[in-house]
Amino acid sequence: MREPGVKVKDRILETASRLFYDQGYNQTGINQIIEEADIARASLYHHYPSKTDLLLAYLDRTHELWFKELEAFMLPIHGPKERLLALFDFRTKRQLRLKYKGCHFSKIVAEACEDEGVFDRVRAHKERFRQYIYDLVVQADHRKLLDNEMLTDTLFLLLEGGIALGAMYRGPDYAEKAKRIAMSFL
Amino acid sequence: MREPGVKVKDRILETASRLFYDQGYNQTGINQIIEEADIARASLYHHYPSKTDLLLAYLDRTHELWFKELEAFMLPIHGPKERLLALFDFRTKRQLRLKYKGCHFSKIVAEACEDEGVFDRVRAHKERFRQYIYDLVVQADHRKLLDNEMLTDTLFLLLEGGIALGAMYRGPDYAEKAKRIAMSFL
DNA sequence: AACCGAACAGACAAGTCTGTCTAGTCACTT
DNA sequence: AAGTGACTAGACAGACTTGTCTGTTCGGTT
Repeated sequence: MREPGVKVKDRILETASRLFYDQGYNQTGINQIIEEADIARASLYHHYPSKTDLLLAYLDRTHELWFKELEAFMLPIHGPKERLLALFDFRTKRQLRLKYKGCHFSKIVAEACEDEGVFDRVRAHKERFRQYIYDLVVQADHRKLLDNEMLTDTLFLLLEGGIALGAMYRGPDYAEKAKRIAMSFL
Repeated sequence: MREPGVKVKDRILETASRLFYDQGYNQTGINQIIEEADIARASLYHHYPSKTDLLLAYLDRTHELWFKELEAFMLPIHGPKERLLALFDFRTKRQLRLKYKGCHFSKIVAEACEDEGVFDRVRAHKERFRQYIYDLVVQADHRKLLDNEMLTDTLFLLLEGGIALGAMYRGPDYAEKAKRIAMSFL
């Protein structure tokens, strides 16, 4: 194998990811993935035995890319307080690029997929994000209006609320408001 | 007409509403609605010319019931501050009953329905809820850590974030945390 | 030279989807 | 008595769904 099976398998996952997010998982058919990825039907089922497997791979890939993007975004920003505020910018910027369709993970949960593997991945993603916030909070010498745990949850809730409302209003307004609110007790 | 066409039409909408929320709009077929509502196919299309019409009726009905329920919940609670905190209890209690499947409106938006009528209704619902919060905030003599607009947005964001996270974790934890956080600057 | 994994094209199964249409029943109104 | 609106049952169209299966090609390894 010249390139070890990478190209086709990746093209499948990239195409599926784009369609799952833009159109929704249930509204995306195998046929459309095959056509847009320009691969053969059997190739898809060779790499991903079922549509559910493809969904789980989508969640894993999104999780990885998400944190990779976050790390890259955080690189030039120094200081825990600055970084906490940058979290809002990160998500706002990302949502602008994604046309305010909301969080990948909450979207999948909202589609009423009862697969336990899906929930596990969604929870793992959010839990890791909360931990990321917490680690910054303990480093920051904030105003101590709230203890570390509570400040973490406040920021977490503001971030998630801002994205959720952004998806409904199709705009950055509430994510930006959330940031201004966060600034006032950091 | 003995009962003016009410029974069948309502049974359709009730059944559709339950299924749309529990299973998702796209995963609910006309056939299932017909079967579970125990009505004839032509009756459904007589009252709702298309599935989209049924969806819009579902959103309207949910909006109405939502605020009716809220009013009933608020009836025994006096004082604006108490009522602001009761908003958290209202949504937590409701989500418990709904098995933490999240906000009806954000769920529909997450299913990638591009109909403008859907967005209009979602925004109208959320806007009215924010206004409801605002009206209580101006009455409350809060600690003025934040001005009225900002306090409104904070509570709004905490509420929406709590429900969104509740749907992903399938539990009341973050909605309850959101309430405790709200108490600290009311 | 034989084999194998990865890719291709495309037919096929068995079921689902929304929406239309026919045909007929019943209760109420004019 | 004729007509109307709400309802029933169920056939039908045409498209789409996921997944299987056959058969072929090609590059690389043993």
